[in-house]
Formats: sequence, C-alpha cells, structure tokens
Amino acid sequence: MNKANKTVRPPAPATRASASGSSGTSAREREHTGAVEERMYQDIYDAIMEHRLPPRTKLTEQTLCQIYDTARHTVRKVLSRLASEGMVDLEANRGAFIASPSHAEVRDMFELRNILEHAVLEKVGQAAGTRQIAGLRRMVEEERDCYLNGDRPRWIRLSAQFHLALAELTGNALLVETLRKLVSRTTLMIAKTEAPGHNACSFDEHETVLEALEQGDIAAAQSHMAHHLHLCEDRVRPDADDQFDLRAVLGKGL
Amino acid sequence: MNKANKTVRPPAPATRASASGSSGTSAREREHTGAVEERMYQDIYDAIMEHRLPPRTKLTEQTLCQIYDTARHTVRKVLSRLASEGMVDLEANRGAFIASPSHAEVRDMFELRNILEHAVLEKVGQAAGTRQIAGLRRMVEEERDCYLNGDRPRWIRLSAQFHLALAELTGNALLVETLRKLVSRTTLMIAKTEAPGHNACSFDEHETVLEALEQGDIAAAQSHMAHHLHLCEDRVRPDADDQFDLRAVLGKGL
DNA sequence: ACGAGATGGATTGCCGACAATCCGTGGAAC
DNA sequence: GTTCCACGGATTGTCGGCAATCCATCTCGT
Repeated sequence: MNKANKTVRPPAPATRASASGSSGTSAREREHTGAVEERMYQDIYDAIMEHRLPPRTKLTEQTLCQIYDTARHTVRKVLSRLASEGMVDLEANRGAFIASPSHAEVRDMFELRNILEHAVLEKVGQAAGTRQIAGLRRMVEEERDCYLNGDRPRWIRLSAQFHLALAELTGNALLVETLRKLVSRTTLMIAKTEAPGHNACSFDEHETVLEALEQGDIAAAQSHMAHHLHLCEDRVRPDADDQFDLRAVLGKGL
Repeated sequence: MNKANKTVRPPAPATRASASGSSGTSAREREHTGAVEERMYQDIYDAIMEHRLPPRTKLTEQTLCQIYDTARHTVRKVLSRLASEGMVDLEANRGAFIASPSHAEVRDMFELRNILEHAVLEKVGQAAGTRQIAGLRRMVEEERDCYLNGDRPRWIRLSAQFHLALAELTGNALLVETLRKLVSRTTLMIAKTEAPGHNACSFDEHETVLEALEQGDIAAAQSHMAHHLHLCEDRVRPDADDQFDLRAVLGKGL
C-alpha cells in the first residue's frame, strides 16, 4: 500500500530549483514556470499511458498554451521532451502528434523489452529476496483489484509498474530508465482489452512469472515473461484514427 | 573501404526539409537554419567522441553562437538534444557541460552494454552470415591500421563502430540506436590509452570476438565480449578537469 | 460535374530583447 | 590576515512578435 499508490512516473530531469517566473500577464499570481512545465508533462504523459490520448492525436501548441496559461516556449519544451522519449512524433512545420509506431518499430520494441527483462530476471533471480518478491506479489494483487473494480487507468499503470518494480531490484538505475521508456512506448500502443469474452488479462501472466521466480526457476520465469510479452504484442491495436478534444481530456478543472 | 569510411553518426532526426532561413544579419548568404543545427550537433558530437572535448568542459551558449553565426535559440536546441542523449549535462541557470558520469553510472552503463551486446551475439550468431563477418573483419583491420598510423580520432570512431556494425546485423533499428547512445556515453569516458607500455588495445579484443563468432561458438564470443567490456570499464579515467578553448576545438576554419 | 490552381486563415519556426540568476571581484569589519 | 557581505559583469531563462509554411476552401476552366 505504500509504493503501489505512487503512479508510474518518469524521474524529474535534474533541474535544481526552477526559475521564479513572474511578470504575469494574467491577473492572479502565476505559478512557477518550472512547475507548470512539469505538470503539463505529467498530465500528457499520464493521458497517453491511460489511453485517453490515442496515437495520432494532434497536440496543438496554442491549445496547450490556453489550457495551462503559459507561453508557447514552455509548451515547446514539453513537446520536445516527450518527443525525445518517443512518446510523440514531431513533424516539421506540421506539429506534434501522439506517437504511432510502425509495425516494424513495435516488433523491435518488444524484442528489446524481452532482451532487457530476460536479463532482469537473470540478475534478480540470483539475488532472490523473499521480501522483495512479497512486495511484487502485493502489487499484482492490487492490479487484480483495480481490474475487477473497473479502475482502468490505475490498472494500466500498475501493469506497467510491475515490470519496472522488477527491474528496480537489479539496482541498475539506467536499466530501469531505459526500460521505463520502452514500457511507456509499448503501453501507448496496446489496444483496450475491453472486448467481452477476452482471454485472461495480464495480471495472471505477471503472477505466473512471480511464481516461477519464487521457486527459483529462472529459466521458467524468463519463458513466462517472453510469452507474456508476446501476448502483449498481439494486443497492439491495428489502427484507430479518431481525433479527441484536448481540453476535455487534459483540462480537468479549467 | 566502403562503409568504414563513414563516421559513426547518429541518424538525423526526422525533419522533412528544413526551413529556409533568410532575413540575414550577416552580409553573406546565410546557410539554412536546420543545416547549421545539424552541423553544430555533429561537430560537438564528434569532438566529444574523439576526446577533443573532455568531460566537464563548459559549452557556453554565446561562444557557440559566434562560432556558428546563429541565434541562441538554435544553440539551445542542439544542447537540449545532446542532453537528452546523455552526452552533456544541463544544470539550471549554470549552463551545459560535457557529461561526466559518476562511478555508479559508469558501472550501470557497462552492465547494460553487456546485456545488449550479449543478446546481439546470441541473435547474430544464429544467423551467421559469412559475408557479414568478412565485413566486420575488414573493419577491425582498418581499426588496426589507424592505430598503427597514429590516426587516433578515426581509430576511436572505428572502435565504436565495430560494436554498432555488429548490432546492425540483428536488423533491430531500435536496438542499434539504444546501443549507439550507450557506446557514445561510454566512449566519452574512456581514458586516452596512450600511456607507454600499455597492454594490448581494443582491436585485438574485437578480433577475438570475431574469431569465436566465425567458429560458431556463441558462448565463447559472448565471454570474450564481456571480458572486452570489462577492460574498457577499467580504462575509464578517474578524473581530469582542465578547461578547453571551444573556438580552437570546434571552429576549424573560422 | 470534376480537377487544377489561387487565396486566406491557422499553425509552426525563428529571432531579438528583457528579466532573473549566478559567479568572481573588491572592500570593509573583526 | 582572514572572513563575510555587497556590487557588477556575464550567462542563462523567458517572452512577445514576425516570417515561413501548411491546410482547407473557393474559384475558374475544361
């Protein structure tokens, strides 16, 4: 209940204190520029992760300026940062769009994920901490609860967090960060598995991996993980191009 | 002699045509903005890779503006891009510095490299193309030539390119790109092995990997690669904080 | 009726100027 | 002689405006 409450969020870039930002054009006190930037980034990031902003959605600069009451400069920095992480595509003179990887890219992403997570299990399996595995198990249980309760956004986030929590046990921060970007980019593409009569959802697969890990059978855990990733890849939506209203999705209280 | 002549360069970001850029402040025709940006990026990137710009060197915005005769906006974009790849560190209100990873980060980087290159050999070893291996062998030979001829810059680049050429055989572009960033960040840190009486240099180790690969002994190749990476990690310089003149290093003909 | 070309609105890219912050220098007090 | 504080130059962060580009619509010719 401690860690699982925190959302899956990328680490803040190493800015030290952020600027002060005054000289407001609006009447009321303006929030610090760095804070707006961070909030906007998180909002968009979360919205993408939770499939409220599907691939190919256009992120118009001026619209974001209005929503967050900030200058275009700030918006551009956020979009640029999201682009560098592969979450959005920047097309010259056309604007920013939620990323929509090609079929080949999806294949590459999952192959790379499998390589990394295979290595994670290899390393974690050796230094198998009973205590850590218990934490993972609790996380999977919460995952199941969210799914059964219909809390889709949180369920999706926990599904991603499971893989990251596993990777964190390696103690390799760079590995975690690399995997985080990959998980984000793949999560972005996974179709909504809301179809009725759909086969078992991912927390079962997560549990299978954990059980093999508990029994010290690393090879089995790796095999289950590979199977899980393969299923995830099959859940990638073929296509779906609607346009969504940014204001309705992002501007919660404005 | 065909491919090895090309330098190890990151792929250009997907800009389509680049802008026109006129309204020059200078007398002579101004080069397209996108082109300046790309040139500046490549120059700095190469300079870092070849150790002409050692870690902790400060990259002052105005100096770069003068060298490339461009606006600060452009400089900032380049620095931001380099920062997103981990080549430079951006400190708020203090500026941009060539990255200088901590000891822990170096350890993580090499561990991750080993994971990826291990997987590369696994996959390449199965689909062992005699033709491709011949290309790699030629590359290692050129590497040796450059070292013996004293062409340090090119030797360093070829050393990095070897690993990337190997990864390209997997056909996974994302894997190549991920490894490229890692190789760049590690190359940045490797001390100048110019010390007299120094033990054998890396092209020998590259050759050892290739030989094992030729004989179809994947496990041996992986073992040699792991050993090679371990040696590279030991070559990381402990420290060295001098300041260098940007103009002398980057501004070749200005 | 259909397609090619022109036009206007909207959006992104670029630049110079101003404000905020940091760092080195100089001076005064102890 | 040393330490603390204030000041000024230099550097980075932010903003608004203008130019270039793109897209949708309308018009005109066949």
